[in-house]
Amino acid sequence: MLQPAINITELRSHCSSCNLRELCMPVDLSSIDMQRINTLTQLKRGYVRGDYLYRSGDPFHSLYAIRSGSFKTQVLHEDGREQVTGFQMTGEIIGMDAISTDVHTCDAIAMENSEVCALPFDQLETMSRELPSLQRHLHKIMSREIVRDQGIMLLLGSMRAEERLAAFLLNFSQRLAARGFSATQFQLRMSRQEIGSYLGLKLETVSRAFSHFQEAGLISVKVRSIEILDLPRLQALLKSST
Amino acid sequence: MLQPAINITELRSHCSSCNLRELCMPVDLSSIDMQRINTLTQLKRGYVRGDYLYRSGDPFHSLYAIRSGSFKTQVLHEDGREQVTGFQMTGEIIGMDAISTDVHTCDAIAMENSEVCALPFDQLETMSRELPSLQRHLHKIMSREIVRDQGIMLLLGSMRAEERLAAFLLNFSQRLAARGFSATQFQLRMSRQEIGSYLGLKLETVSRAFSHFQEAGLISVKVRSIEILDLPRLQALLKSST
DNA sequence: GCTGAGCATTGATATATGTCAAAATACGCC
DNA sequence: GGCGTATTTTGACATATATCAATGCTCAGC
Repeated sequence: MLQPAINITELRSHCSSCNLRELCMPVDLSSIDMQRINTLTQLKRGYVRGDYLYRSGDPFHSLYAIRSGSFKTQVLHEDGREQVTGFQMTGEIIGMDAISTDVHTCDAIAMENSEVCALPFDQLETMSRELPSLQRHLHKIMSREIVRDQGIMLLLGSMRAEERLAAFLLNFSQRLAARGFSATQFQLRMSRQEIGSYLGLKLETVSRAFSHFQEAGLISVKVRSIEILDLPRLQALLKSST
Repeated sequence: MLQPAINITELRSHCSSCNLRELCMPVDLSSIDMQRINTLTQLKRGYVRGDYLYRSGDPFHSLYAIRSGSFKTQVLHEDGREQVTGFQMTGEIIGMDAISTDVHTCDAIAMENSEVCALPFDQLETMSRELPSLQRHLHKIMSREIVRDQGIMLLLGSMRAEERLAAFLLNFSQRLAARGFSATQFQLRMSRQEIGSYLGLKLETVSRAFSHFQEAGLISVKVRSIEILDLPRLQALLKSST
């Protein structure tokens, strides 16, 4: 659990052939530019559940594009309290918190067997000076993270427990759908405890909210297997503050 | 209240002579580079309390450096709930949420008479392709915003009411001190309601927490005039989760 | 197929914060 | 400088969520 990444492998796959390309890289690059970007992402690493991708305090070198699997990020308080700040899945890019001070300010931990592309940030900066569309893409990714965080602030600051869980489920569903998976049937990779930490709730409250949604016919819950039965009503839960 | 900026003035002051330069611009520019940056920030605008700098939904053109005064940013929920996401002061840069979609995703409202420099974002991108230190600075500013947001998520997700208020006061104090103002005596520009929205609390809870801090001898409160009397104990409130 | 160690669920109760209401105070405007 | 409105404070009470505790489920490992 406290060990760093165990199986380090340097794979030969490239962005140009990566099926996630449209998720993490700009789409309008010429093939010559694409080849240059390939040189950026040659370093790939594998992680198993519980491995740290980076820890708070680690020096910053790279952003990481998640190629497969998923991670959680968490910030730690001095007194030991921790808060999950996000669950990241395939195609998402993490590590941007560290640009500010050249030191990571949160932990990133694999939720399952996962693989990432390390994107050395100084190379990313150099290259984005020459490729405006890469530059623009990088800015958009960082901005998207800011917008995402604002959404979570809204959730934590002004929603009740069941609204928070509904928002969480809908967000998850939508991101899975964007990756070609079912929007209505999925497996959660995280515990009630982790969901609670992310949503600012205790695990029992999360569990009760799941049970209540099930009783109301909104979803079917079998521990970590979720099926959304009534998407419109789940969405309505968010829009009306009843 | 619903009117846009009223007094639009084009001032002739430049970054090179701006006393906030070290807050919003990189420090290691040559005088030639500095002249180029001057061309970027010629447009300045004045706002009075209640003016919108931008609104959610507005098209994105510029980031804004706050030259004097202060602003609040807030996000709106479909059902009308709103949440203050930050109070920005002199030297801080806002509007980065809009880069992602070219549309602003929150409102920015002047808290007092204020002046901003508009930084047209396409020019900022062009110029940062040629000036690595400007590029790096821009990235750091965006990353800093991400880190700030994570801190608020921690606050909203895992702190109790009085811890939140202590964190708010200490953050305010520190930012004022960084600008050469007193760290222990200051005027709040925002209502209890706005503080509550920012901290995920009701205004009555904020008011009670203020009163309680005063009874405990931590601070002296006279409505919006605050004096911090016992900084160490206020800080201790945050570190121990008692 | 059994066993044990986490997880998850559920119930009873406690508590922090929200809600509603009234009084006090501050502040802008004429 | 006084009036009216908005803001703040304070109190009594309501309630959502936390806490504590017990039971049940699941799944990995033998």
